[in-house]
Amino acid sequence: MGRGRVMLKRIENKINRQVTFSKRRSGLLKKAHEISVLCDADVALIVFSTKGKLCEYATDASMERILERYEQHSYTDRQLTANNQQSQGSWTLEHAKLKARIELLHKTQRHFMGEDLDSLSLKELQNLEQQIDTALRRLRLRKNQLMLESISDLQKKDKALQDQNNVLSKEIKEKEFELSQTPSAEQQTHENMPSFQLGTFNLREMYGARGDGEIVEETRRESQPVMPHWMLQYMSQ
Amino acid sequence: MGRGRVMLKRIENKINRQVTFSKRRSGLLKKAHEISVLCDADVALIVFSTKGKLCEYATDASMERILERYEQHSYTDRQLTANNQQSQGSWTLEHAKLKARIELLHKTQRHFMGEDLDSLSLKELQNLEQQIDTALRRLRLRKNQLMLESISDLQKKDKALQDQNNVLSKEIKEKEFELSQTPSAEQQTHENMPSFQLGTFNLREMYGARGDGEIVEETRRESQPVMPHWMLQYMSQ
DNA sequence: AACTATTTATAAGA
DNA sequence: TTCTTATAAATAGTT
Repeated sequence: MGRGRVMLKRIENKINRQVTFSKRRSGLLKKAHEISVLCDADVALIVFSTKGKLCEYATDASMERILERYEQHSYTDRQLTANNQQSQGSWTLEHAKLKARIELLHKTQRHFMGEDLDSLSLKELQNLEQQIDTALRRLRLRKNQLMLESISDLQKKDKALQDQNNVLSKEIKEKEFELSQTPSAEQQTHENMPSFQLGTFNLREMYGARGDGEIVEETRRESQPVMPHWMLQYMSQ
Repeated sequence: MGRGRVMLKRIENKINRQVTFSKRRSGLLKKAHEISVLCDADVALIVFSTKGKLCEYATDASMERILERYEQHSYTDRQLTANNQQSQGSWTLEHAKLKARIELLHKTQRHFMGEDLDSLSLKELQNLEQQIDTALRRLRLRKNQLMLESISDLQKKDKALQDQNNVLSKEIKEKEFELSQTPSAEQQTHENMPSFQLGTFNLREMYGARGDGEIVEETRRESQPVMPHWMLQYMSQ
């Protein structure tokens, strides 16, 4: 619905994607609300944009209640195992402990996300920095590994397709030859045969890179060559 | 969209409502999937029909992960409302939830520390990388701020000490002069008076830098000049 | 489930 | 972001 038909495929242009997101988000919310009212259904809808911005809708029963209801449908196992443990125990204490632990974890997590840093001393910051730095290095190592695997797979696939292509081409030539020996038939062309794009592939799409060209910070300034020479950076890490 | 305009109001005819629900539900799911693919968004959709039948959609990151992510956004609210509910009981459920949350936080934390990365997809790694990168930038900003404050304080202190030093020196000179007018007394020296090292201070010690000389990565290769000109880098951040 | 006449949603352009 | 408009899609009512 719109001036052009649209393929169900990630929109590569960043601006376009953002605009479409905005429009469709409101459309989706509207529809969610409509089915909720018209059909008396409980609906919960959570949408995170690429940038991580949250947008939610929930029937008046409230998100909280719907998610609880949902969890009751799917997390029955957890409840059962927990039920067995409850027989003994000073519940209140246990409960308080768990909560304290959660709070602590949550605080640490905020620190790891670069939030709430005012409560840290210089030395603590220094330690945290080193930790995060290490994490980033490990993460990039792993990412590199995954990417290389992907590339390897794709290259195999590429090879297979090329082979197949060759076989097909040969077959066609033979057919053409046979036809040329039979003057009554018209010369056939094969314009409608799909052509394979071999030897190149779209890395951005493969890896879900964002449209602004950022894959890793270090490459942001340069334009991307067709072959991923920037991966060399990762190989040495 | 249909043969007649429709009022946004519960459909009273039961059959009609059921049919419309079925149609619109598939429409809604389709739209949710479309925005997810087209705009690279994470979507979670939960629908309960009037009869309580559950129907769900979630972007490939899986429902569980999206809900986790959602809960992290609205964590504080949830905890408060949860506190209010606990009086009525369902302790077991509450307890199980707390445990699940702790587990989740642990897992996330490991990810932030660059551990247990094998369970993440390339896209998730990409997101995490960006998050960590942002965190690191924020952290360094804060660290820089603290350092600059420290420097400012120390410079003030330095100034004060210098002034005091001058005053003391002057006093001593006066005393010496007086003594020189009184030949009976011996000439006094003040070898044991502590001397102030002014105009220079040890930054490494002040800031708890590690022994390997790393304060920030960028300065690792250069030897440190006495005055911290490298801080100019931070000032422009 | 299908079929359409209509209403809606929305892609593209400004 | 918001508006406009041509067009694609969704769907209400019907078979």
